[in-house]
Amino acid sequence: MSRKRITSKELAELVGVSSATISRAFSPDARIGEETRSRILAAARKYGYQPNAIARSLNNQRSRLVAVVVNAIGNPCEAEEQQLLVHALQARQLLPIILCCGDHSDRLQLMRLAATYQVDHVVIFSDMVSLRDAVDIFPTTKPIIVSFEPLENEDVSTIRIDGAAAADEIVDKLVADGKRRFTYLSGTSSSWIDKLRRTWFADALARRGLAFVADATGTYTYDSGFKEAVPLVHRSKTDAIICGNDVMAIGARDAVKRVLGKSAPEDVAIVGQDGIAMASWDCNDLTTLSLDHIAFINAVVELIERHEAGDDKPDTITLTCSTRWGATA
Amino acid sequence: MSRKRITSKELAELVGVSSATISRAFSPDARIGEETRSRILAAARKYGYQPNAIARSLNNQRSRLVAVVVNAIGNPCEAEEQQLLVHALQARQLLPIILCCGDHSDRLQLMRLAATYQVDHVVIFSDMVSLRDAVDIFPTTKPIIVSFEPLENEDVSTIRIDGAAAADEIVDKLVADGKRRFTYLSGTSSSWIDKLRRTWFADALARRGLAFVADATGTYTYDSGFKEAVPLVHRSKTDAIICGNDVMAIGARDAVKRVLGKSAPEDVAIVGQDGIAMASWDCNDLTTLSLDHIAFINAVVELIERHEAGDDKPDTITLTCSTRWGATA
DNA sequence: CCCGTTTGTGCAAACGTGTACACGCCCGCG
DNA sequence: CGCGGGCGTGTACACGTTTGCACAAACGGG
Repeated sequence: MSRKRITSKELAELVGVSSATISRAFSPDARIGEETRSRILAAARKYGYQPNAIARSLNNQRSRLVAVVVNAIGNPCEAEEQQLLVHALQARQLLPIILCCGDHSDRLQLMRLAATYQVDHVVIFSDMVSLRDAVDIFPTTKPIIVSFEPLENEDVSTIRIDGAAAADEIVDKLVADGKRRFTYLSGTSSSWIDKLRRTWFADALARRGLAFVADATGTYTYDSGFKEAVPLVHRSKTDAIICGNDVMAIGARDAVKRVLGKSAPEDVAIVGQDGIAMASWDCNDLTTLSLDHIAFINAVVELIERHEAGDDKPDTITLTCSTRWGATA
Repeated sequence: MSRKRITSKELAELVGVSSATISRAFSPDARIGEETRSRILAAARKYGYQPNAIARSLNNQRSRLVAVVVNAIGNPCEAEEQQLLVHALQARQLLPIILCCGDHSDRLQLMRLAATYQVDHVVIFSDMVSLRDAVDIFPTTKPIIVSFEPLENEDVSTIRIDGAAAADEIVDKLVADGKRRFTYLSGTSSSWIDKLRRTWFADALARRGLAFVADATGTYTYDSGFKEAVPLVHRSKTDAIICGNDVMAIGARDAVKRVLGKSAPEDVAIVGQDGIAMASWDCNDLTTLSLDHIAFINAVVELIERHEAGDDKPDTITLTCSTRWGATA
């Protein structure tokens, strides 16, 4: 029922020690008498004292805050990863500050705001922010860039995703099934990752003397997948749509079935990317170029731990994608 | 390229003023010469100075951090709301700290950790934490409880959800369609919200002289919806399953169709709750008791703004649910 | 010309910790 | 008995801001 939070000096008064001793009682490896410590901890519990993390951060120069830059929270693929990351951070007593760099918000200003909070680590999932901006907004904490445009000369840690082999497998199967008129439904025009993903498939096609016969651009959402698929099938007579993510693939499949009255994969094969849980639901059963989200976040966490231990040497971890076969291709 | 962040005293040295003047240059309504301010801002840009928010928070007693307690990030319903809330907070220069109170993490300890950061506001979406715990972990910042068990004597702001009327509409239609053997598939046994939702439908049934013929409990996930639906249909011969959320409803529908070889809604009607975007996808087209997520978050934001303005008077906002009709009922 | 008011700036004290340093004490060894 | 050393604790400063107070200069009206 106490309105005001009690401070270490006040607790010291109550226990009859100095505030320094209070502090020592809360750091596990400090020189302090065992009896004193337990007396302090008991009093702390009684009066509801907890050390002020803001003050500690100011003193320590370590905030134990982590800025996590994402495009959106609703997007299922990102959501799965965010969930895993947040749990991993919490288990290490780190608190995540989510920066949602949607279209509406000013990305740079948002990151600058977070930077003033002296975050210990920065994890950038969004590739809407440029590497240059990231490093000069967070000059002191080297950001961890997640599958970003490779700029060799900048010394930041990155995680690369390699889907070339999986894309090759998928194209192999589709070609064997007689597909020839491939199209690519991208999720955004401005993202480097999106271009990279397309490249995996484009290369696989090129190896067989094929190329995309048409392209379309959506917004990584179900609705955009649905809408963009229609002209692709109509105009370019595509018989295989490679989608930038799973959600768009589901939208595209629905459009193919309901609006166009065709079947998948017989008339038009649909391929997704990400390997989100929803893709394997019975009603979707998507063929998708999938990423091991656990391994992915484990990699991020490993970089954070290394960083936490004071190792500033940047590193790059590469993960390869696998294929999940479903009913749509 | 500067490794260390520059401090206000150092910048003061460079400009030839005192550190107090630096501070004033950054607060819009402070007494400071216009020429001095612009000189300081120019230097700040040049040397990359930004006021340290941690130090400011310590001085101000206001951190501009908001603890957001959620059950999970992956869950689509929560994700949509989180997305809206995070955007609203960011627009007000508030930073969200997400506390993910999944099954694995120690909820209380996590909340205590966040409390040490002196968060300005607390928004509790999860009903896995008790009101008592919430108020004594955050004694100084009154939490905003989102649709929580109504404890009249505690003075916290809450947002109530009322779905009685919508449930009545839905039951009305189902009974008219000849359904009699209703079952309820809940998402968890321990949540008060879950019980409340069931009550809406139970009351509507009672008004027509009916009652649930069986109950099952899942985990708010697709898989659990899928798994739990099977015995419900088999053993209790249900012809209408009311599900605790939309994701479970989709799982239940898939089970009814694929595993049991029945059709929805002809053999078994399926009803969801939440009204997530996915529910209206063409492949789902769920009938669901839906909540206006925009209005919901607007209510939360209004409470936060009132709180931010120093108004500590607790308030309760009630929102009523509507019905979204789909192909499953 | 004088005095009251405004304007711009510096000084110093908070805010609540962590921790280096110093100091007193007790123990044990020579 | 003297002395070195470990142990437990207090004192004081630093962390980087904000802000009340003081003060000098400029200014304007009588």
